This record gives sequence, C-alpha cells and structure tokens, in this order.
Amino acid sequence: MPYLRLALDVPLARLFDYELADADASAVGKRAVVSFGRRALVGMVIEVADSPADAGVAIKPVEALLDDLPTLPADILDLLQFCADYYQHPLGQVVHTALPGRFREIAPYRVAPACAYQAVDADALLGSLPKRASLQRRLAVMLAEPCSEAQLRAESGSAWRLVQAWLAQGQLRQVALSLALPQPVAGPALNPGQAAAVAAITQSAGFACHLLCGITGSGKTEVYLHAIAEVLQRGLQALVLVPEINLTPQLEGRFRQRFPGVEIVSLHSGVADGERATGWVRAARGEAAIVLGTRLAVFTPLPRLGLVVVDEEHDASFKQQEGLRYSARDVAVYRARQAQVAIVLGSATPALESWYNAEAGRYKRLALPQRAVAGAQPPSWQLVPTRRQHLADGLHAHTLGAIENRLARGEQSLIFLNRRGYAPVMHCSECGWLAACTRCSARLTVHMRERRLRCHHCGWEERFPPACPGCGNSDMKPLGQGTQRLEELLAQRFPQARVLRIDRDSMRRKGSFEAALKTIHAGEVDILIGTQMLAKGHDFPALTLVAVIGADSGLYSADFRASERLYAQLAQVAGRAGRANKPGEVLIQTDFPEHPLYQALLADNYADFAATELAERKLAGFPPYLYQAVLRAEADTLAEAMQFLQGAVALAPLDEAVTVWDPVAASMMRLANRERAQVLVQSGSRARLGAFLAGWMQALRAERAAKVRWSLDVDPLEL
DNA sequence: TCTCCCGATAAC
DNA sequence: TTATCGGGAGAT
Repeated sequence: MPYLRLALDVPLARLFDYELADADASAVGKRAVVSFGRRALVGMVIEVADSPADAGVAIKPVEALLDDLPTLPADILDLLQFCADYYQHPLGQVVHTALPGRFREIAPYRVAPACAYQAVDADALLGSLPKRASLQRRLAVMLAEPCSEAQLRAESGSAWRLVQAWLAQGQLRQVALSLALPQPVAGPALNPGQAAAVAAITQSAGFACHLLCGITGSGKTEVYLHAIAEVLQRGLQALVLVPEINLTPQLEGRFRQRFPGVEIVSLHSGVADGERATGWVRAARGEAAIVLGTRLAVFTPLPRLGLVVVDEEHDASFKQQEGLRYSARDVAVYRARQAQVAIVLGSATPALESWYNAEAGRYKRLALPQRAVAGAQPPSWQLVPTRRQHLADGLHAHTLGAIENRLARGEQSLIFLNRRGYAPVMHCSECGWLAACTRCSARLTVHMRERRLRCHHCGWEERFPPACPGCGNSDMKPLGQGTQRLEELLAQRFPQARVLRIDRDSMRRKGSFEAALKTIHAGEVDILIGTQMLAKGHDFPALTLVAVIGADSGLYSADFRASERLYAQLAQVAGRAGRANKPGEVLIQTDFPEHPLYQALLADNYADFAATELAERKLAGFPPYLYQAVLRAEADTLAEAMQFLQGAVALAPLDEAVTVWDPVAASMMRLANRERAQVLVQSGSRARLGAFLAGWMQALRAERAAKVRWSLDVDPLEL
C-alpha cells in the first residue's frame, strides 16, 4: 500500500503519513483531504513512499486526493523546502503561508481556462449601439478581433460589466486565448545608461543578479519594462515584486498600458481571496505572463519563468515579521538561481547586504546616473541648522520662508515628519510625569482632536487625564511634534493655504488615500504634511519643496541599521520634489549639519555612505560581515521569558564558529502586557549557522515551554 | 459530588 | 495549531 507523506498546517516540523491505494508519484504536489486528530484538514502531498516513516502508529486513509489545481511543481516544492530549512519553520506551515488562503479550504477550487472574447457579429453589435455611447462603441470595435479579459479591463473600469452583459445576451462568444505576445506599446527612448542596463539584463545567460542603482526619476521602471518586454517576446513569464500594496495599482496601470492584451496577475493582501486564488492558478498554468505583487507573490508557480524583478529591494516590507519570517528579496534570488534566470534588484539606496554582494562581485551593479526626463534637475539639498535656533513650534524661519515662497508661486510643499499624532507624549511640567502605556514599554501619543492618548504599539486608548497622576497639576502639555500639531500650526501660520495631512490616522477610511492623491494631482492642495506613507513612489508634478522635520533621531540610534534606513527614507522623500521640469528643493532641519550621513546625501553619494557604513559594520562585527538569528520569547513576566531563554542557551549545540549571546530584554520589552526577551546568535559562516540552528531548534522543540511563546528570526531586520 | 478551568498531551 | 483528557478548586 502506498503512503502519502503530507505537509499539514500545524506547528510541527514533520510530515504525516496517510495511505492511499494505487497512489503513485503523480500525487506529489496535489492537495489531499485527511482526518487529523478529530478534524479534517487539507494537506499537500510532499512524497509518496512504500512504507510509513514511523512503524509504530496507526495510519489513516486519505479521504480525497484533490485534482482541482495545477500540481505544485517540483521547483516550488524545492523552494518551500528551502524556506523551511533556512528559516527553521515547519514545512506544513511554509506550504500554507505560500499558497492562497482559499486552498486551505476543503472544497475544490476550479478556475476556467482564460479565454478571449469576440463579437458574434461585430457590425450588428456596433449598429445596435447609440451614437453617444463612446465606450460601448470603442469596445464593439475592439471585439471584432479576439480580446483578452486584461485587454478589455484596461480599456475602462466599467468595460468588464458591459462585456458580461453582452455575453449574457449572446452578442459575444468565447474563443481560445492566443498566447502570442501582442506588440507592446513602444516606451520612451532609453538614455545610454538605461539601454546599457537593459542590455546587461537581457544578455546575461543563466542566473545573474543585477543590482540596478538609480535615484528617483532615473527611469528604473523603464528598464524593468524593456527587460520584461524582451522576456515576453521569448514566450516567458516575469515575476515583479514591489514593497507596498499602495504602489501596485499605479504600477499595474503602467504595465497594462505598456503590454495591452497580456495577462497580468496582481497578487497582494489587498486582492480578494478568490481573485488571488484565480490569479495564482492562471500564473501556474502559464496563462498569465506577468505576476506583479508584494512579498507573498514570490511563491507563485511560473512554469516559464524568464525574469525576476524586485523593486525598491532595500525596503523592509519584503521581510515578513511573523510566522515564516522570510525575506522575499532573498527568496526571489534563490528562485532566480533555481530557474537559472536573471534577477534585477532595483533601488536608489540598496540594502547594504546587496551593496556588499555587488562589491564582492556576486551581484552586477548597473548604475543609472542620469535623470530619465531630459532637462529635469535633481533636487537641491540644503541643511537648516537648528541647534540653538529659535523654532516656531519646530519649524525654522528659513523653512517657513521657503513654504511661503511656494505659496506665492502656486507650487506645493511637503513637510515630512515621520510621527503621526499631535505630539509624541503628554508631559507634566511640574513633576516631569510622562503619559506611558500600561501594557507596553512605550509612551502614549497625544491625539488632540479626539482628546485621547493612544499607544501606537498595542492600540490602547484612553481619555486625556484631567490632572497629572503624579502631582495633581492640571496644566499638562503635549511635548514634541506630531503631524496633527504640524497641521494645526501651518493652518494658523498660512490661513490662506490649503493644508492636507496624510498619515495612517487621516487616511484610515478605505479609498481616502486614493482620493487624497487625486486632490494633490488636481492642485487643490498647497501644503502637504506626511509620514512615510507619502514618501514612496508617488509623483507630484507641482511639488517643489520637501522639508524634513525630526530626522536626527535616526542618526544616533542604538539600532545599527537606523542610519541606513534614514538615508533611504530621506533619499526617497527627496525624490518627491521637482519631478517635472521645476527644480525641487529639499530642506532638512537638523542639529547635526556636519554629520557624514547628511553630507553624503547632499553630495548624492550613496557609494561613499555605503563604504563608510560597511567599514563600521566590519569593525563592529555586524551584518553583512556576519550572519545573525534571534530567538525571541514572550511571557507574562520577564523572568519566565528569561528563564526559557537561559534554558534554550543551555541546549544550544557547541560550535566554535557560532557565538551565542546572553539573553537580554527586548528593546520594546513590554508589548500588549507581554514581556519579551531575546537571544542573539551569530556566525561568520552561513552554513555553520544554518546547521547550528537546525540542531538547536530540534532540541528546543523537544522541550515543552509552557507559558512561553517563542520564535526564531533568521536574518532579522530589527533586534 | 458536580462543574469549570487550566495545563499537558497527541495528532500519521 | 486544535482538540481532548484529567486533576484540582470551588460550588452545591
């Protein structure tokens, strides 16, 4: 009797055997419904074996082998196994984080093959339409020839509804989809730098990792589009990863416009379950030519993968911060190597890990030195020294003057402050009391409009205390600057100006962010106040001033990655200024104008910054010169968490190539009433660290940690 | 003696 | 993770 070895979505690092008469190797990669304990689960067949792995247990039969989905191909199974091993995560859970949630349900999931649509009688259809219905008439003309769903949707948002209606009326019929690539719309001519980059990418044979470095406006997207066009012409598929959901609709629009008629699948957490599952199936069947998505898209099966692109590769959102803590960028590199295809990592400010790989010759650096739009000027940077200066509620007179200037010229200004709320804390000037979260080791942020104090870490909320709990003083003041306060201040200062604040609080409602972007584009805003929400990827042609407030906090942080992040963030937000032919100006208010980070930014010299930063990391023994992993634990008390970690350290295998540090309280020690601590492990050898972790996790899983929740984070971004 | 809650344990 | 089992504490 053959046995199916299944990966099940349970936190156990092992597979489970079930028997199935006349099963053969073709079952591998299919879903199976089984009874597990007392419940029914859907598992993934990983192996078919002649005998059970464990002779001592009674083996249940498979209830059903589902044949509804494309079989998970060997390369994806290998990829998932790699993730399970590398991140020390149970394979069953890896499988289920990698697949659309819909596939965890027992019901079969069927997707009709993608097809094209064509008018039964194009002339009759056109004749039946009113003269004024221009969209309908346009569609009718298109439908004389077979059109893909993507092509029709690209024509207009309401096109698909019309097509459905005509289909129901029998005006249209479904025809087989042609996989031949329609001619892409020609893009703008490439400048020499872009052309060289495209050539390097498309001419590389087999696996090659290209680090595409170019500031905002240097035309990285155009390089991607050209490289993808070449791949599509060879009948291959492209995988494109972007950091944020916010950015996908924009980019998707650009892709659809450039590749009309090409099936493009968009995969991210904002896509409804069913649509995600359908997109996955289309990609896996080879019907979709382009998969565009956030980190979860990295696991999509692509039988004819020809190119991988990771845009803004330095972005922290490529690293999942819970469950399977994978780095989609690193997994993407693995995938490209596996498929022996080129991968492009694009960024203006590459992660120092990637930069280091380029220095070492493992990645090929492609630089885009020029701005793509001829005549566009790079922004001019200016540091506004604020030490011992009088500031009007945090804004320097020079900054205010610059804003006034834009107002007079009818241009837009952006004040960038990465701190939402009114003020970061409520303060008693009598006794020095600060409002703190009772559940976290964090301050409560002041939200003036609602007159509430909020914890931005756990979501705790309370009303303003009527008097200081420390001394009874009733005169408590918000301390420091937040975006709300800045908004209030600027509205007072410039009563004639239209001020718009963009942060997670003001953009909570669905669609409000899109609406805000529209307002900005329509020129109905004079002064924008924004957090990092606004820093990424959006073009504002009328924006000519970016003023940065409160950046200094990233300079002297305990986190060794803080300056890297600060540089990236400032470079990114500066890119919002002056994208059209109006030169942009960037002002940074700082107490430390002489700081090398700012000096490198002013000189637009990331190479210098990276070299300095890497030298420091080498000296201090930080990544990328070492590989790290963190074992985190949380419990009701710090003592329990620490005790667990001490036990864990005692269980650690001995390896002179691996350093195991003492347990310490986490930097945010208390979070939502749980106390947290961690152990850092590092090694100069990735292989040794991996082997060490495998042994350690095996030993640790054999222990039962009653009240402690723990997890391992390999290549952590934050310690 | 009954019931509820918590911790331990198994899951193929 | 989910589901069940059993022991102990307090209620009836």
